[in-house]
Amino acid sequence: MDKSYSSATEADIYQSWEKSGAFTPKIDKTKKPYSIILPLPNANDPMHMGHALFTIQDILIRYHRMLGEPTLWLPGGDHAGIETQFVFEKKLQKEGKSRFDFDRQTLYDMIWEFVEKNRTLNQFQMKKLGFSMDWTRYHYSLETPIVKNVLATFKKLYRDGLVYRSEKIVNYCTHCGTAFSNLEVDYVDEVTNLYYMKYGPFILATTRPETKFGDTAVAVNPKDKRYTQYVGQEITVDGLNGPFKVKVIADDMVDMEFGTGVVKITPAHDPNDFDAGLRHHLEVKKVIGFDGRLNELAGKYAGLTVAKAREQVVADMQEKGMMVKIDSNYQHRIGRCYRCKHVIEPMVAPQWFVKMETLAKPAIAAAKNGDIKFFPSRFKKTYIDWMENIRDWNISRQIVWGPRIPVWYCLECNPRIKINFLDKDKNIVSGFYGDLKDKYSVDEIKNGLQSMMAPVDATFEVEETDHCAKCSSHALIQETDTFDTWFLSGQWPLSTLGFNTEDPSKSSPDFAYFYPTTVMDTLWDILFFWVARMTMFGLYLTKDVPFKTVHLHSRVVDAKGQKMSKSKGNVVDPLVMTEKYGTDALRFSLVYGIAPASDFVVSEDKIRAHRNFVNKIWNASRFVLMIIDKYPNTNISTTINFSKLNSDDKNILESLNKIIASTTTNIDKYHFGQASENLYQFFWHDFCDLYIENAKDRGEEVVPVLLTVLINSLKLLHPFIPFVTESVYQILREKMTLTEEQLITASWPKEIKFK
RNA sequence: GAGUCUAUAGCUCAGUUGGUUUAGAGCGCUUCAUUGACAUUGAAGAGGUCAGAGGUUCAAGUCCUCUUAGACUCACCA
Repeated sequence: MDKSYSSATEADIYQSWEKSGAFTPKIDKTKKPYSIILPLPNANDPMHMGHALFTIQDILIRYHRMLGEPTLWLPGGDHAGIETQFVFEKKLQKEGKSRFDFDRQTLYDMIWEFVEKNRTLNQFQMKKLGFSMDWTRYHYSLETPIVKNVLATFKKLYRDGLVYRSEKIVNYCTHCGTAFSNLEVDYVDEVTNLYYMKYGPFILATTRPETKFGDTAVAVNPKDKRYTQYVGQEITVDGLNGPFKVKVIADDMVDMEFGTGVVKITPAHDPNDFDAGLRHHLEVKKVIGFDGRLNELAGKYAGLTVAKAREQVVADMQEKGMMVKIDSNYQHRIGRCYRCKHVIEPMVAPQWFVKMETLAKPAIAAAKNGDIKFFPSRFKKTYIDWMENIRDWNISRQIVWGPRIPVWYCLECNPRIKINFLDKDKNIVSGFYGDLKDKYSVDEIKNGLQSMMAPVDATFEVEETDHCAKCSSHALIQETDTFDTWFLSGQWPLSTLGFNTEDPSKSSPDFAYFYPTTVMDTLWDILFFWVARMTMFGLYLTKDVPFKTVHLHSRVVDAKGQKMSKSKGNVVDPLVMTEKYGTDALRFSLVYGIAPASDFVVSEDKIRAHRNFVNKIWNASRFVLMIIDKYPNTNISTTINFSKLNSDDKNILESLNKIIASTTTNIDKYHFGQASENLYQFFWHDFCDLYIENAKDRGEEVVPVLLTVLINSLKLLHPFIPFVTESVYQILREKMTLTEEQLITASWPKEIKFK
């Protein structure tokens, strides 16, 4: 044995585990299975500390495998819709291109290839960290059967009346070119101007003077005596494009204390105003286009971006004496795109929604009655609160990277469908089908198709056919909106285990055996995005929860307590750390002394300290082997003669029994921090510093106790630091008879009776 | 506006249902040791009125209330 432990053999050890079939459980109906579905990483993402924290799952998996349970850890990769398209578009930008240079199919194919290159890298990195996943059951979110099943779910939701298309106000990012759900908007406190402007007989305060062209009312509080006389009347306002008329409405939404107690109502570009518009039957007048520029209704401001238009409008109003004052220190919250950080523009657009109330009900009940348990338990409240206030989910995204919504429109029946496509000369053409049909063939449109938008009342079919049921036309076109990524990943436990939405009786044996899975371990930041959606889909489709326990783990932050991100440049790369200190050292650092679901810092110091621990294990083992070699005639075994134990032996065996018991309960209770600390203390101090030191003065009678403690320690440590423990175990096997071939499948230690 | 969490040695943090810990670890610091498992070592040590105040209890870092400081989540305030 070398003088110190080298991590160079890790890859070989991993291979021998994989080859032996240890990662692949056999379905055994006499035994209760243990299963974890891996929170599928973005297939395009190189590994970061978040992935390294899957160590927690590996600990659970290895522990339960050693308990003899059929144990499944199912890995996967996510196409990660907007995330990936965003990264790809950045790459295009560097090459001087944009998404508008390609038809959607070409763009899709390019992204597909881009992801394929990185997908294997991601798997390789998981193996590097020693994760004992069943690679024979690996799934990628865009595999045909998985997509097929997801589409079947959409159709079922539609048939059950839980999917609808509606023109509501949605969160639209003009930079990404798509709408988002409420969860994808980050609200940021910002200081902006609050403009007080003349508005007919009023003065009113607004942050958005440029949307004035879309105003269709002005509102006051019904209790506000200052303005009672105007309510119900039509007033004339001097606009920059000439005078216009709006109605004065009374609505409780208006805060009398704020500004002047008068609000302009722009239903097309503000969520509150949109709702007010519904209450008062106001016209929705869109003045901002999906390109983020004002349209023709803005008169001479048409074509300007929102920011530019605001500047110009304010300047012009000041010149004309319409601006009363500007409060430049107004703090409020602005919605920004979680991806690109541009300001989210509330827009009215037809989108696909899922009705959530029906789906949320059983998911709330499952949390309340304990069908799903939360660890730490405080997340139960967070989860239930969110579910109880849930709003309908916008599942449509105007991007190409992802499965298209399985809905077909007949162009002949719906001539007002707006289409954007590249003609055969690669020029962008856009307009209503009815206006373009004489110039372009349906095939030319389909081949160059970039996107389409059907009016909200368009007719459609949810089954693909080659002709329209009404008019028999073959001019059918599939919805270009794709699914929100979470619509797919929300069904991940079902898809990967082979659940069949169309005919549940045809689901695979894996599904029957491993569903519901045992634990879902993930970071709390996707509790709503993912965990909540999986629960709802699981219950909706199978009447059963997808997992019995939700374990939320900690988040790794940098030394300043900030979230690690590439843009901040504060990322500690787990792979660099494994190269430097070995995988075991990194893994141990990720669980040693951490509290559940709180931020924690992983410093290089900490990893170095645990590299020393790993080395300590190596050298203690080396010493034990030296002792064995010292007594060549001794029968090398772990059989202890209990009548000949001295007090040292009894003490260490008693400590061993204690650590076996505490490690077992600590893992059962998800107290990984405590478990690892105790193991560290036991091995280094109780075993090495005390027992081994004293054993140096004793004879060959120490051999059985030394071996017993060492082998049991290796087993207890194996889930945490699999490589060094397996490595030592294999060396021991060369010296003595050990019936269990590998530590990974060896049995979990039990109390040793010696009294 | 609603909710959640955190505050323990110089630094980073453990301390699970209140009582064998006179409060622990790693890193750092001080002194000494060590040519045979390991300097990626061993022994000894310095360092904390467990944010502050009050309360419950035979007993509180651990439970309750308030105060202070900080972090986060959710929510449509023009």
